[in-house]
Amino acid sequence: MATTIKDIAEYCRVSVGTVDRALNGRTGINEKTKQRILEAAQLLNYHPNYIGQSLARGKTMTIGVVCFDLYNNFFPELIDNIERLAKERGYFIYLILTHRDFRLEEDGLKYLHERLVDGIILFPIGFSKGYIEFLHSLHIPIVTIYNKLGENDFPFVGVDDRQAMEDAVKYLVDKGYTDIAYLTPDITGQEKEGLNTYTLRQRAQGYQDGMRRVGLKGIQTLEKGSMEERLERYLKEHDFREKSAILCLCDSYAIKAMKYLQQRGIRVPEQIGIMGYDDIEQLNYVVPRIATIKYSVPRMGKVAVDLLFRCMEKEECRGEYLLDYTIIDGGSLE
Amino acid sequence: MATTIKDIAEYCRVSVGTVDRALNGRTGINEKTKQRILEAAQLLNYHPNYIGQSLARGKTMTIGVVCFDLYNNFFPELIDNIERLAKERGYFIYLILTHRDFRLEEDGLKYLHERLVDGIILFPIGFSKGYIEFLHSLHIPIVTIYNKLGENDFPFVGVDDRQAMEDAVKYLVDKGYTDIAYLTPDITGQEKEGLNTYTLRQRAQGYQDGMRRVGLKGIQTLEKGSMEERLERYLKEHDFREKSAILCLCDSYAIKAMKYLQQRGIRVPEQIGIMGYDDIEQLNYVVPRIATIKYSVPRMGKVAVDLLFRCMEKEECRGEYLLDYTIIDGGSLE
DNA sequence: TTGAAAGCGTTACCAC
DNA sequence: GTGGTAACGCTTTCAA
Repeated sequence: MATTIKDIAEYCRVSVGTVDRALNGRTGINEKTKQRILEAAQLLNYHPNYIGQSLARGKTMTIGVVCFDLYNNFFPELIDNIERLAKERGYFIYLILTHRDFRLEEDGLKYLHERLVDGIILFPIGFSKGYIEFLHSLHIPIVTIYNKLGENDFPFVGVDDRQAMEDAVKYLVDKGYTDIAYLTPDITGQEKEGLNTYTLRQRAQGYQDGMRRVGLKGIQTLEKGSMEERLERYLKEHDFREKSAILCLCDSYAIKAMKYLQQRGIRVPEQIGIMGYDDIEQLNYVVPRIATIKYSVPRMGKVAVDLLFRCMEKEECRGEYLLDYTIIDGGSLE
Repeated sequence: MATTIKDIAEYCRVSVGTVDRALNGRTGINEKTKQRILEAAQLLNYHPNYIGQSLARGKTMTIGVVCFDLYNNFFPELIDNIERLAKERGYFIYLILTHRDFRLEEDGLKYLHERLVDGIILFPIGFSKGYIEFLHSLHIPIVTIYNKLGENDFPFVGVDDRQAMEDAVKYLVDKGYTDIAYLTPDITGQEKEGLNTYTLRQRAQGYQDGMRRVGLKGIQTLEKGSMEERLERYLKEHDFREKSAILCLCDSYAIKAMKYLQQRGIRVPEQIGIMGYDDIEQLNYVVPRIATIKYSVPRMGKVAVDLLFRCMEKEECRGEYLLDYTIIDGGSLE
């Protein structure tokens, strides 16, 4: 159906090798025959067949992106950037969503392997020893993002979440808060399910370190039960004599928590302060604006893509690449 | 490096044809040799090479998704569904974002063609005759979504936006609104830039049809200038003696408009009603909740994918597939 | 400067 | 049931 180099070769009465030389700007070809071939290609509406090329060259010019989902809009923004940067280098993106299902993640990675992608950007949900071995066994350059895997087994791009949360605690203390609780998903529960909780742990650790550093004793980690139960328990134990705040794992948690508190008639920030993490777009629609920690998602995409391409060129490639962050104040604190 | 069927053939002292029969469950093979081969495959850690398969079979088991961007979170949700459904059928997704740049769209489609994708789901931004011809020339099954292209040139999945907006006007009138304006991007301006404005036009048409149908004369289409200028002009011309509402092209417009009006000290819904379209998630974070028109995005994804696969099986495939919608009330109307 | 042929990994057809 | 081989479209190497 479609025109091939063989068609061009016959049309021009040359060999396919010569056609290849013309088409790919290789040396060792007469300028006139080259022009003749290029014109014929145009005339016959030739388009290279990437499958053939891939097979012959052993490169697919494709990278796989394996991600939880697209609902937290941190991911779409990141993928948007990754796609753009990869395209600039002539690479295509296979998008695989795992929905935090370990089976889907492993299957997806196997398929990427079979399809011979040249590299993978992975938001890992697995974390076991066996899983890491499996990843190594693929022999494909992998850059991890968001969650870390093992001990520098794969290059990692992220934020120093521990330090950021520690800074957040200090920030709250500077504002006069002396009673600071931390709202997080059930970390140990998720680990029992075999999920990677690297980021979750880092952030929780940062909270605890921060509390210790500033000399506050009342570490309160709201971790078990539904969001409502956790906040209910919190409210029961509080008379708000001290200046109180809830530091949240991420903005979407912060938004939900604030909504719930407001419905219960608690005023933010007058009775309680709220602080999130990530600076997601939804914050713009919430009143009061929630204080948060911001980092550059486009920059994260760029670092990840640059890193992956470096890995694809050289053999060896490791290390942690941590981005800057800044604290953003908001009406949710006073 | 990796094990091939040839390796297995040598290991088992059979031909590659036999290995192929075993691996792909084809008939005409002795059960015992089959088992022997399967075990060897396992032992040698064989994984099929999709590039080789694609070349031989003439199918890549890949579909391309060409979309504006991922910022309006209608798209991520849709793509999430498309990815899941395609995966269930063993297909992979090439994701291409065009950022509403016509060049990027055309390039992306060319590349998908060279990579021999089996089908394309396209959110088109082009609309010219030449563009449609170009799409036909690719000889790839294409399903359009969001924007329509030509006159039934390609199957289309969407919502009957015209009817929905007409219904929205009726809905407002039933609520007692007699002064209804319509807020939209600059349609003719976008067309001059060569952009596809099918959906924009349908919705604006629905507004006008609705106004006529209910016998309201005051058609006010707020279309030119920045959002602020448009609303400023609107406010200048209004004394709010009549019960007034602004119907908006989409929710993100509605949110922005409401924010601006609120900042200007106008009360929603007391002084003016607001209504949007799409039921995006951000509506949950806005006070008051904005009335809107809702349709099922997962269903849209399913219809599109099913349709594409039908197109990929048969030769011929056209038609319009319109989804149901419902009007959702909200505190932005009284 | 050009041609011929092997090779990439798989499928499919035709003999045996 | 099985083996051999051409074919898919392209790249690359070796000879001429």
